[in-house]
Parts: sequence; structure tokens; C-alpha cells
Amino acid sequence: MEKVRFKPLYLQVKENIFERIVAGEWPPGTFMPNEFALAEQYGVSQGTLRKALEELTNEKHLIRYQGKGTTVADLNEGSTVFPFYNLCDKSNKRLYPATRALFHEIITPTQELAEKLDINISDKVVYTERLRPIDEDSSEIVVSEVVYIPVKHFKKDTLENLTELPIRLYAFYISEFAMRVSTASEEMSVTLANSQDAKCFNIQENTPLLLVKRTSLDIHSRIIEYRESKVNSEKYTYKVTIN
Amino acid sequence: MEKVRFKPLYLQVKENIFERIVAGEWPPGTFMPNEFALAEQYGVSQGTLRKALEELTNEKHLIRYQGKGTTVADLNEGSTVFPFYNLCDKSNKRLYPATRALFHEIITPTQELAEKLDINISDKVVYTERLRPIDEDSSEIVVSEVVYIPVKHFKKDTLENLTELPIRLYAFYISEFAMRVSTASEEMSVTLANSQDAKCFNIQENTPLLLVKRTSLDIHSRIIEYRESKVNSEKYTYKVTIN
DNA sequence: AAGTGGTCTAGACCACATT
DNA sequence: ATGTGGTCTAGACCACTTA
Repeated sequence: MEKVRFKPLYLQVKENIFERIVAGEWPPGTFMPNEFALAEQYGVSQGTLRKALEELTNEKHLIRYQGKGTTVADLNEGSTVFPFYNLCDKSNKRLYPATRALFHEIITPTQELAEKLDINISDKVVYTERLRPIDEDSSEIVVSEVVYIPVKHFKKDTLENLTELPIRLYAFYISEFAMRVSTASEEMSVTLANSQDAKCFNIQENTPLLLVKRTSLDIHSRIIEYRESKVNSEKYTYKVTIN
Repeated sequence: MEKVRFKPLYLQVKENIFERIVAGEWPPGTFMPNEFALAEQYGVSQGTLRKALEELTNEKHLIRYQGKGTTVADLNEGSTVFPFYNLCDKSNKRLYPATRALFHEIITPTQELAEKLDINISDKVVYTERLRPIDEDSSEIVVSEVVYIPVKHFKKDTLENLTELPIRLYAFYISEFAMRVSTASEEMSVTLANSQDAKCFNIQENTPLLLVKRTSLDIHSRIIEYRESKVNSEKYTYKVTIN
């Protein structure tokens, strides 16, 4: 009679643990209960619980230390596990640029944008522009990016009092939307610097730039945001590892 | 006394199974022995053997079908599992371009190339140029690429009689080098079309192109080849999914 | 020494595909 | 009905970290 498909125990456990992570029950840096304690909470064997933690570890949500315990991974960009910006300089050294928010506003999406965000054309979108200097207080810009976030993700209160968007958007999404970035799909192409780009990167107009279009999804494949980043590819490259 | 580090049973089993895969014991499309049979061969429990197969599956070397069996993944580009070329057209439809080999020769590497291939500056390198038309017999070129392969990987006989390199290099590497591409590291940047590029892509000179520099590694992180691909990014984009 | 995650086993049962 | 991979259990022991 049931139309619902068979769902293994360990997946149910995994999803519940993930919800508790997103809810902030174990803030990054603190340790979760050990395997046996969690297994008892759920009334499953250690092996089943371990399989849930294993998958969350593979998906970069947890970090496990043998002999110590299990912690929630931090989504700050400076952390070594942050997988969503892989910029290198010409000597192949990885960069962790800072963030400078320019402004934000609420816009009506084009047809194309609505499709990219998988929302209705009548839904509003928060639009923001940000610069990524190589370092705090540096004038050397590595990336210039625009971000689109569906308004419907926001709590009503937040939106009414929205004077500034936080610098760390991915951490903000967890507390505000209860959505944690799980995977991202990126399309690489090329664009030419317009006059604004030329000024901000301090390069000639029409210099080619690397254009990265990124859609970020949560663990249920719901779209969290869409982002377009222009990379000053004269000095920096964008690195990807495929498994 | 032993200086060798502790190596779990399932990893030893995994590595041996991988060697048998590379040796061609189970050609793609055929089924391997089932879990119990393999477990008995190695004298380990089903659970341990399963963990070995699980990792090989995660790494895209095996494909498992519930109720049917386990097969070796094909490295042909047309196959849905081929993970090393993710080209899309503007409507986001994935492309599987054909390959047209232009020529090859044996060269002496520059210092920079020797470093990229992790070889000695005195080691020789096979250099080849290839075009990727959108389709067999099409004049529409999607990608133009150059590939560098260390000569030391080749069998002596092969090299002496080398008139043509095969179209499917990754499959060739398995039979010739006993090396199977396991991961790849890609650097994205931008370049301008030179006169040769302009002719082959049928575009204006100095049009910006997407430049992908890829290093391919086997399961032991040994470098198999280094490749630079120029993508006609006016019409096509390069897509990457991050987990 | 005690506590944590990591490995390994042996056995039971379930879901899926084929015969 | 049979054979395959997938899930689940309970328990033992190993390796690493901290006290």
C-alpha cells in the first residue's frame, strides 16, 4: 500500500543527524557524542551509526579524529576544508581572499535567473555585489562577484531589518535558512572586462577574465544561491580536483 | 623493527584487486566474481572485501548493480561514467566530442614541463596535438589540446614502432602503462586565440579562450600525463561539480 | 589507563534482477 | 527459486590521543 520507497536505517539516521548539525546542536569546533552514545540515542547498532557518520564525513560536513572524536566542519573560507573557492597564484599557492561587500538590493528576477534559482518568476531575489581583495585592506582584487539569493529563503523579520548582509554567507545560510551547502555545480567560461571591471582589477578594458557561474545546493539538492564570479586570470588561476 | 606503517587488510585487498583490474582480468562489461567468491580468494570476510569494492566504486573504477553483479567501469568518453571531460553547450546539454589526432613527436622537456610531469630534465617526453570536433567528420571544433606523456612510461617495443598514438589515450594507458587514471587536477585560466587557434576554431584572432591545464594521476598519485586544452568558450562551457 | 575512532568478523535478513 | 549486492547486528580487537 505504501508508496514511499524503502529507505535504509542509516540514511534516516544520517538525515536526522544532519538536521541537528544545521540546527547548531554541535557548533564547529566542539565534539559530538561518541559512536556508542549516538547509536544508543537512535536505538541502532554502532555499525549503522558509523555508516551515517561516514557519509557525512565524505560529504565534508563532519571531521573525525581517531582517538579524539568527531566535530562539525567549519564553513569559513580560511579553514582548510572549505571546498568552494580554489584560487591559486601563478606559483600554485592557494589563496584565501578576504571579502568586501559593496551593496545589496531586492530585485525581480529575469526569466533566465528564475530558472537558474528554480523559483517562480514572481518571486523576489536578494542581489548583492562583493569584491574579494587578496587580503584585508588590500587594493589588489582577485575576484569580483555577484550573488543571487531567493527572498523566500529568508525569515520575514530578517528581511524587514536587512541593512547589511553578513560577510560569511555560507555560515549565514545555516543559521538563517537552515540550509548548508553540500554540493556546488560550476560552469567555466570567459568574459571581457567592462569599464567597471577594469577599474576594480586595475587592468585594461577588454582584458579577458575567467567567469565562474556557480549554483550551490543543500543536501536535498535544493538551490540555495546562484553566483557569478569574475576572476582576474592574468595573475590567478582557478583549480579543481576531480575524483 | 618494521618501518612500514600499518596498512589495513581492506586496503591491501583493494590494491590487489585494482592491479587485477588494470591487468585486464575483468574487461569492462564483464562481471567479476561475487563478494563471497572474492572474499574466499583473499581469505577475508565478506565485510572486509565489500569495503575494498566500495572504495573502488566511489573512485569510479567499478560499477555495482544490485541483484546482478559488479563490473569494471569503462574509460571511454562516451560512457556516462567518464568523469574527465565535462563540456556543455549554451543550453547546458553535455557534449561528448570526437577526437582527431594531428601528429606526435618525441621532445626534450623544458624545466617547467619536467616539473609538471615530475620527471628528470633529461627524460624525454611524447608530445601530441589533437582536435576535438563536436562530432565525427564535423568541422566544428570544440577543444584543441596538447598532451605530454613521459617516454619512460612506454614499453621499449611500443616506442620503437610508434607510428600513431591511439585515439583513446586513457584506455591505452591501462594496457600499455598499467596505469589507470584515478584523479585529475585542473587549473582554469584564460588565453587569447593565436593565428592557428583562429583558423581551427574559425574565430577571430585574439578571441579569449578557456584554457584548462590538467594533470592526471593514477591511484598511487603517480603522474600519467599533462594536458592543456583550449576550449572555444564562445559556444561551449566547461562544467565541474564539487562535493 | 581510559576513551575515541578504525578495522575485522560471522551471520542474518532485505531488495532487486534473472531464470 | 536462485543468486546478486545492500543493510544491519553484536562483539572483538587495534591504533591513536590525552591525561
